[in-house]
Amino acid sequence: MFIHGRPTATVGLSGRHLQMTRRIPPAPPPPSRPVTIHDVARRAGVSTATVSRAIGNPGQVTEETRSRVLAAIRATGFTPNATARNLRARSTKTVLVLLPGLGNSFWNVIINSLEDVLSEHGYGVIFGDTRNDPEREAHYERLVRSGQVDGLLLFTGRLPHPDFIQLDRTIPITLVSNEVPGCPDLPLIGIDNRAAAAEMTRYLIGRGHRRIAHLTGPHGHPEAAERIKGYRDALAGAGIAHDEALIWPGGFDPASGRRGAERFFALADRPTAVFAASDEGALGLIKALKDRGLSVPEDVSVAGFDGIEYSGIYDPALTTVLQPRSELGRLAGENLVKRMDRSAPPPPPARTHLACTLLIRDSVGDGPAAGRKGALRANRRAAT
Amino acid sequence: MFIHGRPTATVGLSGRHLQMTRRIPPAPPPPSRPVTIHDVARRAGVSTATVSRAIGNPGQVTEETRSRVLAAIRATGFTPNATARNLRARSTKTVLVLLPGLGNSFWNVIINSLEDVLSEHGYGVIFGDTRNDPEREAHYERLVRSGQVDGLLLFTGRLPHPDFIQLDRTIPITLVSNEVPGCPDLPLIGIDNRAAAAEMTRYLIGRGHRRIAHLTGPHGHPEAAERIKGYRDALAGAGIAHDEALIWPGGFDPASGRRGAERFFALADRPTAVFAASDEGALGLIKALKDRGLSVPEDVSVAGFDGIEYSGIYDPALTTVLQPRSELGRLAGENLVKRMDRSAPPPPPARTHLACTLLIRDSVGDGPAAGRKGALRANRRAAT
DNA sequence: AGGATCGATGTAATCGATTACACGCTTGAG
DNA sequence: CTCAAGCGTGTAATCGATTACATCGATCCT
Repeated sequence: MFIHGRPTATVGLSGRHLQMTRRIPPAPPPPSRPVTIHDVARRAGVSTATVSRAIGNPGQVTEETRSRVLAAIRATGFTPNATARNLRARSTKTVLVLLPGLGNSFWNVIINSLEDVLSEHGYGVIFGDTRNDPEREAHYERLVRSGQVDGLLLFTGRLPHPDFIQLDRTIPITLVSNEVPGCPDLPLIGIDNRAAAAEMTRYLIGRGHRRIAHLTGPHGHPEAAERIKGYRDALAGAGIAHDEALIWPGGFDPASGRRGAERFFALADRPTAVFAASDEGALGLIKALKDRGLSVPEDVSVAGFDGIEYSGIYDPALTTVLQPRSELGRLAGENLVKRMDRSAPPPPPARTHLACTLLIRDSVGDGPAAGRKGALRANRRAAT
Repeated sequence: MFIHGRPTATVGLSGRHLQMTRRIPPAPPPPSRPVTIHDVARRAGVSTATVSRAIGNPGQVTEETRSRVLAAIRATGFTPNATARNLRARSTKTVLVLLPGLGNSFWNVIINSLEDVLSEHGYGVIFGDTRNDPEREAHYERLVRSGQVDGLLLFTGRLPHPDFIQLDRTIPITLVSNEVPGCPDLPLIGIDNRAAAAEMTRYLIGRGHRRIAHLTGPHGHPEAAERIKGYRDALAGAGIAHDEALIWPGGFDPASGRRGAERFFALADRPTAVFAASDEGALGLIKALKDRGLSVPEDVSVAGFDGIEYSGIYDPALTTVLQPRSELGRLAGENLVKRMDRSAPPPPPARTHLACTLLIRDSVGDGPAAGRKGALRANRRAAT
């Protein structure tokens, strides 16, 4: 791969011309002070209280004054200042969603269903990208502590600060996907990583694989740790000896898949299948294997985890664990909404673990033990 | 592909137990009213004004009172209420970034560099996902009109409302990537789509292709339209007759690539190369071609546009147009920061068009005219 | 008819911070 | 010794909306 670069064009200039033509009319209305409720009140010949009521409590004002106020609002182009309103209401009707990285397509569906639920209940949503960077986390902590949001959805699996948890007394926090160490009494909506990983591993065993490697997620990541456990559960359940050399430290990115491939080629006794803890890792791994002349699934089988969109258009289409992302988002949103409702008593902080489904596609083939009695038995067990 | 589903587990119950143990201590401090500047003032034995000054204008208070105030702040755990502060300051030091869809990995790099620049200048960033849905757009319009943000970065190429532009007199707006129809005097940071598309098309011609199809972006999308123009420019420049049957309506998603493949197979006189207006479309197209038994680039060449991460780990690695995403984000951020600075005169609303680079990888092979004199000439021209 | 009631509206307090202005004390110059 | 300047601090206005309470008529009941 090389970069074939040629500057096609650089900076346009048309703006300068436009700017000059725009300066000629001597500033129609000057940087006009934004229109407030007082302007509307004056114009409609009522008090500000009446204007406020006409907007928020129709029924408390005559139909006649109301229409007069609405006309004044339309004429002036008034929009209530949300900051003032929030100050008075001590609430912003806004939820902050903290993610470890916004650009990842894994969030796509979750974000959408999340937003649907929250906006249905009248909440706005803003997203924050922490990149697991303490400075960034501190920035968002300030956003929360300073009362800018009414609730917090935490996807990151980490808190900016050990004391952050005390916020739970200020605003509700709901964890999504990731446990946060040391916070057992925050509600969590996640998946059953261990069971899902075990199921995929059993599927691989059922296809006749006996030497199965696991490309893990990031070190210290709670979900990744659960997936490792599930992988081990399944191996142990099938009576397959554990081989530490088949556990490859990875991450949730394609580069970690490439590193996994290096491990693969370095082994004398290579695995016949690799179960990756993320689709991104799996795809990076497949690419690296193919680059070295192997084919998937003929030479090696590879399975992933997550079910991102790209895994379906890869060649081969990736066999993977499909996370119920839409439901995850919906439940997380509903949970938070309930806890933000100050009128009702808060529901108990339950931990919800959703089931995943296997998405069998084309990246896993039969292993050396396929067709044997043991394989069939394992297969049947996996499909129960 | 079929779904091999088995409910591994459903809902955990540990929460109920936790809840019960948690209820026993009789609510240590009741839902304590958040601590305000008055609490700090009282504790430090000074006025609220002094507290405020101790925080914001050190130097205006004695070192001794200052430390006393800081001690009181630490003791009470005080964090200034940002809503009140914003109300008074008539500014929130926050920027809203509106995207047509957050989950797309194309935004990854842009978002990061954007955030870096803005936070360097003391601005927070919040993201909004419009999905090109008028209702959602209206929601964010309210956010802007109600003074919740100081500036707006618009990636969506559309305005919620024709009058939205008047906001330009309220808060600065900077367009990124996409022109908005009818808004010639908003500054824009984008790329030179036409030149880049022409360059890629010339590269295909240079590799000996003569029948080149173009899988377009979404109908009506300004950048996609420019890319079509560039494609046509290059064909015309090489004296290749235009064939309307080779322009396939697409989108920025893999599904549109599949539809493109259907067009491909429906043609009697098939193209030898396809230039897609997006990587996502290109990948979807390749997958569909391979599913029908063709190989890329041996049977057909495919080129993309954007340079998303996945294009590099695909098999074959995609030859594509690399957008300078990091620079795009940085310039957009800097432009907006300058315009939000009320002390300096606003810079003229220029339109900046950055150059892209070709990323030559493995998805384009030689066409039937390769090696011929004309091909060489075209090739040389493309590489100038 | 007189007083209670109710409905529509205005007045003013309030949310929590910032900041213009006033005040009092210290200090230095004349 | 007096007055101005300067510094540190407090008082109160302010940002823009919401809302408790007061007010004023009109209506209704006995």
